[in-house]
Amino acid sequence: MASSVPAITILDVARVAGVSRQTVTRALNGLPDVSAATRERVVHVARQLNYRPNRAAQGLVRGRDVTVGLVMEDLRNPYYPELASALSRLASEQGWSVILCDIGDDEEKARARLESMVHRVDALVLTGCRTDTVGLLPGDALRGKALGIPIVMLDGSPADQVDAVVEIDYEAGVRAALDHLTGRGRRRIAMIDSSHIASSRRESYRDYLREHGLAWTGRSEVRDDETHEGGVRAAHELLGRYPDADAVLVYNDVMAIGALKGFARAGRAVPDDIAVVGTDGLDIGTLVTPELTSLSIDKTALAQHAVQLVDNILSGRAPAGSRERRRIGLTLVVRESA
Amino acid sequence: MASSVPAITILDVARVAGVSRQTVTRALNGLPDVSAATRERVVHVARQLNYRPNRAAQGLVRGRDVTVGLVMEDLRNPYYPELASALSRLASEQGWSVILCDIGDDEEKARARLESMVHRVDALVLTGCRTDTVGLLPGDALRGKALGIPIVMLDGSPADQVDAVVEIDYEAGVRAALDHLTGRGRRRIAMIDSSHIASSRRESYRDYLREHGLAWTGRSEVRDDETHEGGVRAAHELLGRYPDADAVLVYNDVMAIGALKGFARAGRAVPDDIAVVGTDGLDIGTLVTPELTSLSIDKTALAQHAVQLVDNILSGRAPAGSRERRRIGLTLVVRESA
DNA sequence: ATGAAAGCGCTAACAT
DNA sequence: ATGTTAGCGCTTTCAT
Repeated sequence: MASSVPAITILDVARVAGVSRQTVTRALNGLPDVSAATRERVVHVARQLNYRPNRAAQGLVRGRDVTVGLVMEDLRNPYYPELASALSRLASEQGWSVILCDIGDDEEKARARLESMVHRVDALVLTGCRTDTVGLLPGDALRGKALGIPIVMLDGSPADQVDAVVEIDYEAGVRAALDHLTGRGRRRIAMIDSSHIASSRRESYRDYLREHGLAWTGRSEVRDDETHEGGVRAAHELLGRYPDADAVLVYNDVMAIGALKGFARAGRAVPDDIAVVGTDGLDIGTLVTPELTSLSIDKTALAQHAVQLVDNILSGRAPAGSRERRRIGLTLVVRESA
Repeated sequence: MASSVPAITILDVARVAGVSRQTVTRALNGLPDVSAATRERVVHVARQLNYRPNRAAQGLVRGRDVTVGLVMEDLRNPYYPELASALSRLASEQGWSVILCDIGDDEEKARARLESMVHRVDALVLTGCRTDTVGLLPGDALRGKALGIPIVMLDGSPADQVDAVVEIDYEAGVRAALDHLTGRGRRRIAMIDSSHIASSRRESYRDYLREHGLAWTGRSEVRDDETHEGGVRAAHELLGRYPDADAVLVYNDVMAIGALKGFARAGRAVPDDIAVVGTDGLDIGTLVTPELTSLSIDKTALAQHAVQLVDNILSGRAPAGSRERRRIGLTLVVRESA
């Protein structure tokens, strides 16, 4: 934040200490060629004045550094920490740093947060954008206006107005999950989906059932919020609508864990009565009982793509307007719930 | 990261576009007083050259902004995202931004990450430092050397060599938890503790039992890693050592959820056979069945203190060397497990 | 051991 | 509508 009162600068310290500013630099940075006495006096004055070196000025001299902003809806949703952790680690290996932007669900606050973050970063990584996050960005951040900063979207679609996307290939993953279920004798497979997002997973699910001659009715699918509570509700609704379902594929792990709870409360045993497969492969899937079988997204791979895409754009390796796309697949992690 | 090849600057764009650098600024920043034709040409050249404005230079002109670094051991441990989310939101309200530093368990990497982060931030917030994180910081970051940057430690002790700490008052919390358990008729109360950290919680637990004439033996206490697996193991060990325990107070929620799993596997019903109280009050406590009763830390309050402490130091409001201390208490959140 | 001068890349103020 | 001059706060030569 720009401060109102002019801050103490190195010149103030120099003046008060009665030395030149280079001497202050030397004293404060532990460089040679300062007498012990002078150094001590300078340090004392600097502390006295509460001097704080201006990072921007230091950075200007030192040379460029890269900072990327990670934008997500709510870090408390357990998907994001896993991604943020991976991104933070990979970024640090490039010498980059990552600024967090937890936009939350209040649109005005989200706009304000994005606005203030945009001019502190060299690129943006967007993830989990159910609301139109791109639309919340200040106008001048977008490529359209003039320059804008590079924006990479994870789990995005090529249609998104950003500079690069990583798409997640649910199709093959859904098939693997359903193969697994049918391989274990499940035939009446339901799906719990998000009520907010038009997921391609549903299409893949329907296609698979049709191709394999498995039962599908409108009552095979239940939709609710992509939250734990949504999952609990969906499980109950499913039990009412499709009582003899013997398996269910769930939109994400958070909902799936909710479903686990819903089934437990209804006295249904998982996986004996009904098998549950989540999506995302979150660590928390191992905390619950039974442990959650899940279609796992490799967050490190996702973060790796994000870093590479940003790097390609910043370095100019990606031709301007190339809108590079990457795809990553899912891996079925079989634990206990299916 | 300092780049090796000199980057494109505004002067390069100006030269190629055949205008002054001021015109480039105007064209690129959407300022008035540029002809449409010139603007278009400048934007074109800038894109062609892959020009990226230098943030440090922009920041130098604009004035000071505050960035704090949040240092933690592993963002995938569910305690940290809750704190990081709160800190990120509160910081943004001050116009500050937060850089993540997920140090991990490799000491060398941790040092490198901290080293590269330190000169990008105005202050450090340390949390959950089981290893001596302060010791991993580059020498010149510490107050001792010369200036150093302000360091605030959360859940720290006044003995830590940092500029300010927020202490967590477990004493009263532990008593509240034990009051709750005894109020529900529990008499044989065990404790699952961390094997790595000397926690004051254990003392409070022992004191309470003694004061209330409740049974305590060496076998009432089990220690293990502060992880989910540690909790699972601890539960089993406890069952062997103290088979008729009817309640257990656990070091943190991650372990407590592990204990829930351990008890479930051993066929013990929670809370009927044994009540479980965790510590931290994490959101994930609501995901498991039964939902976890827990001594909750108010992460927003914690983050609020962090912001205030940093602010006090940066603004000079806190006298130099004042080593300000804050304390926050715990609240028992009663859910299903006890 | 210390100081003076130059310059990092940008924007704001003042010309023209 | 465009260019010129200054200056943000710091570090890095280069003097002395």
